[in-house]
Amino acid sequence: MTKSPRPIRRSFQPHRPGVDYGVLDELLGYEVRRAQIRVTEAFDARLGALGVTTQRFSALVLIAANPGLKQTELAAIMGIARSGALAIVEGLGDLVARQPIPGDARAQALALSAAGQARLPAIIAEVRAHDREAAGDLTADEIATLKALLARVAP
Amino acid sequence: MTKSPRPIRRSFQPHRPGVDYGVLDELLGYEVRRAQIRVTEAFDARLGALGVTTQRFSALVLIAANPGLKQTELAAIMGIARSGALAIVEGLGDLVARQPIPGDARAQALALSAAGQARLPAIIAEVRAHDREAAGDLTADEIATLKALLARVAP
DNA sequence: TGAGGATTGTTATAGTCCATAACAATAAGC
DNA sequence: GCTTATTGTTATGGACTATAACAATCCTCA
Repeated sequence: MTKSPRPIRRSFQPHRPGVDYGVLDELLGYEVRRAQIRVTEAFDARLGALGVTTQRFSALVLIAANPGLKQTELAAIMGIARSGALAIVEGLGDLVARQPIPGDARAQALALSAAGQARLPAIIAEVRAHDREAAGDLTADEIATLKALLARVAP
Repeated sequence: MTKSPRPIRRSFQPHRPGVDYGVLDELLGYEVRRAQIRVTEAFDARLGALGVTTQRFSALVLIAANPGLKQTELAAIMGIARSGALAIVEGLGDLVARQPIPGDARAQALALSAAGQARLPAIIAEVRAHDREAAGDLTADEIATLKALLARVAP
């Protein structure tokens, strides 16, 4: 959690009065994109001060849930290049520890450090709070429906 | 449509067997993000060869639907800086024409050029085809539900 | 009317994110 | 044992977007 994340976009307004959005308003992909921007903005607004970005959070949770993960595996799971995984892990600072793997001097096992284990619950709580707020006034059923439908998009 | 767009991410797999995604699987925001990545990948795969990116397409449609738009207004609508709007408009090459506005020598009116008007229908058709494919096996009702729910996310 | 401030397009600069390519060290296959 | 593959790492570059500054132009209003 060392380097500073990207600046927060604040100006995105989905619908500006008097503007004709043409075919954009009919596209599912555009609606997904708009929602994603709003959610990410809210995430950054709430967690940016902690130095937590969506990518860092994903890496942190994946490392916590899969101790012993190698950097290359983390990259594959997150769909990024190995060099990118390195940067993210380094960005997590002392929350993550790298330990040698017996029998393979090349690789290192990623795991949460003591500091990481101590801080993760609070970070998860904050992300959960963000996610609840991002769900707005949707009911639990509507959230479940939305997630199920999203999972079927662009399969 | 001059410069080349960003490279296409192909490796993102939402769920890798044997991997524990921890709390990520419970978060609406993560599901939105995954869907958006998949949709954008599909968009780039189909329209990248034409030099069309999501941002360029948005700008193109907005200019077509709102002739006389100024660059600053386009930037405001798209939620980006003026310098970014300039880059996007330049990226559209000869599809967009800038004409002087009578009574304001500073600003320029954006509008589709003849080439832009000629090419836009085919581009829109391709984007519509992409969007239909991105909707996967969702029914028309399900798509409508999904769009309505997405619009209520992170209000 | 005229001076100060706001707006427009543009350029310069920088930062973030992500990719590819190369490298040495190490492991694995035949 | 020799070739090939893998791992972490570094270097480099591109795409995108932001801020800051600038000249030209427009607007406000005393």
